[in-house]
Amino acid sequence: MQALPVLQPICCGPETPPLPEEAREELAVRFKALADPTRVAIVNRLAAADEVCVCDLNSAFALSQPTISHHLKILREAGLVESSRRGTWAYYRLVPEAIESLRGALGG
Amino acid sequence: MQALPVLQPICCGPETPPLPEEAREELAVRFKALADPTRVAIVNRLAAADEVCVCDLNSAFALSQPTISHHLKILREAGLVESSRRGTWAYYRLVPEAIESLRGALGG
DNA sequence: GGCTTGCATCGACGTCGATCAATGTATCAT
DNA sequence: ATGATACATTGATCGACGTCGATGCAAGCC
Repeated sequence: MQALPVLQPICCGPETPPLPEEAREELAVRFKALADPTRVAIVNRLAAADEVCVCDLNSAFALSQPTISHHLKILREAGLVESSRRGTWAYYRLVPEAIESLRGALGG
Repeated sequence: MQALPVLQPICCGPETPPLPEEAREELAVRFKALADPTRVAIVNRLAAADEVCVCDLNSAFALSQPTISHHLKILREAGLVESSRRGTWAYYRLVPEAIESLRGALGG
């Protein structure tokens, strides 16, 4: 995905072409992934370390393990994080390009 | 509001202080305001012009007038846009600082 | 083999959100 | 005043979302 010019489009004529339907959905999905306090906190934790074990997240939040797993799935499907299993444990990390894409959409 | 360091916090020690509950809520509310395709498109239109009349938005989307008004209310309460009435018409514009705050939270 | 641990998935429940028709409230024109 | 226009608010409907307990499924240990 490319960074989409939601704000500060290159040109500001009186009849700017409307944002295509597909682009609206795409951006909404990603913003929606950050539209929950728990997921914001998870992303914050992931930003503070290169990799975080799910077990750490489970103990860091006062939520059930399935709930954390649910939030991670949403972040995964939005492309904001990715995971890899090593042995019994699963490790999650941010996808910097996805974050950068959102940043770019907010006025690059 | 200050830009909150969700990503790339200044320091990345093994025990980074968790994002305070209040900050999570604050950010989630603002991201939630962008978590809908219609609102993304509205913000995009507002970014393309200094001011936009509600009547323009009503005719630009295939949605009822109350629905547009609803979306504008959500954006207003999130602090992303502000409005002013001149005569019969209401004009909406972006609040650049709010957008910048989100941008900052995504890795300033 | 059995047993435990770490994580994902499923099913259910309550709440929230998007949408519309109907109504309310100004403002302007006649 | 009467009517028309522009926008906001209300009430209702229906689907989406956050949460949990229960279950499934691997991997590691006895």
